[in-house]
Amino acid sequence: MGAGSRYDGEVLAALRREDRFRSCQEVHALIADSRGGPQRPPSLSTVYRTLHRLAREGEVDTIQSEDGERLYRRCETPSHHHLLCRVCGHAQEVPHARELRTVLTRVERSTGFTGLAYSLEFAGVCPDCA
Amino acid sequence: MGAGSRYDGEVLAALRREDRFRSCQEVHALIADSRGGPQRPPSLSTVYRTLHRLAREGEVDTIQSEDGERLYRRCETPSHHHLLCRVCGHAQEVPHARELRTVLTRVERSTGFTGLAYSLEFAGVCPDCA
DNA sequence: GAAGATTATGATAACCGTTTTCATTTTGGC
DNA sequence: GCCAAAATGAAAACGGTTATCATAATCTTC
Repeated sequence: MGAGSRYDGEVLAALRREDRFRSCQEVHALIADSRGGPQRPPSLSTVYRTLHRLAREGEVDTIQSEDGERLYRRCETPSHHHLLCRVCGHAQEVPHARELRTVLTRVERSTGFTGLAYSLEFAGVCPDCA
Repeated sequence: MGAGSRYDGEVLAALRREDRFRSCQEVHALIADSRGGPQRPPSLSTVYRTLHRLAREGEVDTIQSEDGERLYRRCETPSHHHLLCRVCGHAQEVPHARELRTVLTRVERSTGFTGLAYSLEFAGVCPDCA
């Protein structure tokens, strides 16, 4: 095959390990940690390249953190509604998705914009951290 | 007073000149352009500092562009719903704001999260550019 | 209005996440 | 095994942002 990386599996596994957005460097560190023995982890460059490609292929979602880092998360659903905890970083899907979608579709129709995409990000403190 | 800049007015005027998000460097260039004579524009550092402070004070909204730039816009309403044209960069408020707010508030209540803030960004091609 | 303290400014360097470069290694086809 | 094509690693380059620090402007108090 043409466009694969030896490390796709490990990168996706690292992202799946916990339900939150991770920076590329976090992913790199996670992979390094999960290798006990003498195995060498992929280089940082490779992790950057792999995440970049996975994002382009739609396998992972990306958002920009407030300080300009790009964060990645395994893409579970085509919708892009996330609820982030500012303290622990936990990310979950936003409930009421259908209701939201209804309103958002209505917005799309009434604006005349085409090729519309939206991203909705919530940030707060989750019950566990409060 | 303690926390003012000589250039607040010019920075805000530059942001008001068109209804779109602008990078700090764009703002800097706009100010420089709007000065015909021998007047020296503020330095880039000062524009960075001024925008940073205005954002902290809630005078301007900020978003992160896809390639990691921080973009600023005059804050017209406390809500953060924007509709961006990918071609011309025009930004407008999203209609159906009240409906949206209702759903979003419902989301807040049912998640148990506290200190919730959200940002909703639409991107598409506006009728003029289509 | 002058003297001294405080704050803002400008030029430049430092920072840091990301991307590019390129030599080397690995992979795939024959 | 041999050759072409693709992936990898290490380090340099990049670009937006922030920190540093000397200088200039502003404010306070007399």
